[in-house]
Amino acid sequence: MTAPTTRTDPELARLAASFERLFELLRRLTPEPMSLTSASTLRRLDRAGDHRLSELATAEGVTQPAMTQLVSRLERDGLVVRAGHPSDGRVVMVRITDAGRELVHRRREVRDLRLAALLAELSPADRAAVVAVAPVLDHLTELAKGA
Amino acid sequence: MTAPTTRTDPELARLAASFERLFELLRRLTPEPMSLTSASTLRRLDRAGDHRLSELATAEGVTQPAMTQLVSRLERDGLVVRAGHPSDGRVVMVRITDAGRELVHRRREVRDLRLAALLAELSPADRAAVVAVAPVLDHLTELAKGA
DNA sequence: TATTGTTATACTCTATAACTATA
DNA sequence: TATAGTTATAGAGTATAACAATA
Repeated sequence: MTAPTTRTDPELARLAASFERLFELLRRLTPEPMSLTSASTLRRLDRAGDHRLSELATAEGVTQPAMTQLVSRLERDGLVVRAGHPSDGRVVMVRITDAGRELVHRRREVRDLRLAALLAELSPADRAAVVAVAPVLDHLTELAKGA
Repeated sequence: MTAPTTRTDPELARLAASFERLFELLRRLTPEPMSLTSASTLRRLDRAGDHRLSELATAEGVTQPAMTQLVSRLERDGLVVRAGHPSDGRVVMVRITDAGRELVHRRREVRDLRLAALLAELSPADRAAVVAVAPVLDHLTELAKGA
């Protein structure tokens, strides 16, 4: 018998466990049940403008048929519209509507307010530490994209 | 026209956006696609032992029928077993199997290794800042439970 | 009668395979 | 022939309503 395969650094395991709990917290912090992909797609359209349907599928990591259905549901709910492409008849351009934008902004606002309420209960020093670590977390997520 | 309703502190919005991206990162960091509820349920059974089916439903925030089905799928896949209750014939106790435990541990190990690889690319100061913030994040998630 | 769990039904969300329309 | 998108089909995962078994 050999030692257990990979023994990860306990400091790392501690951080990973903290992240795991934070993950659960964030999962419950945003209101109005909506799939992660739906919410992410709407945010993308709000942030970066119109996209081809196939671009959305690739960006969100789902198949083209899955995105076809997602866009159909969003369109049925009045959150996006399908528009043709001027020079290529095969292409479907997806555009967010005013209602879609409002939904994105409202969800973000509620989430921010809830997070603010939690942060308000931390000590000033702890709050400062969390706020200060934001750029580092961004760096971490940027690194992950490259990997 | 009045000003936009609630204007949240930009520092807070920044942190919330960082958390949002971290959420996406963590979601993609763990291997073998498995629903958040399935993974969370298995982790709970691994960590805190046997549970009644109804306890699991409440703890995971899903309905009893949804948990009935989830447990059935986990049982079919050999990750949990249903056991009777010694003194109350209505109760179904759910127990994780060795295979279920192995799955939980393997997923955690892979996630830790991937996280370690990312952290290794940070500067020592940034890495220290992230590690140092772990207890504060735990405090934050504890506060959320009370709310 | 109340509690615990399951079954019935319906909808979202995802995948793979087959198809249509345009280039 | 290749590309963009849809339709067909199947399964996971969720809900509410109705039911069965036990307390």
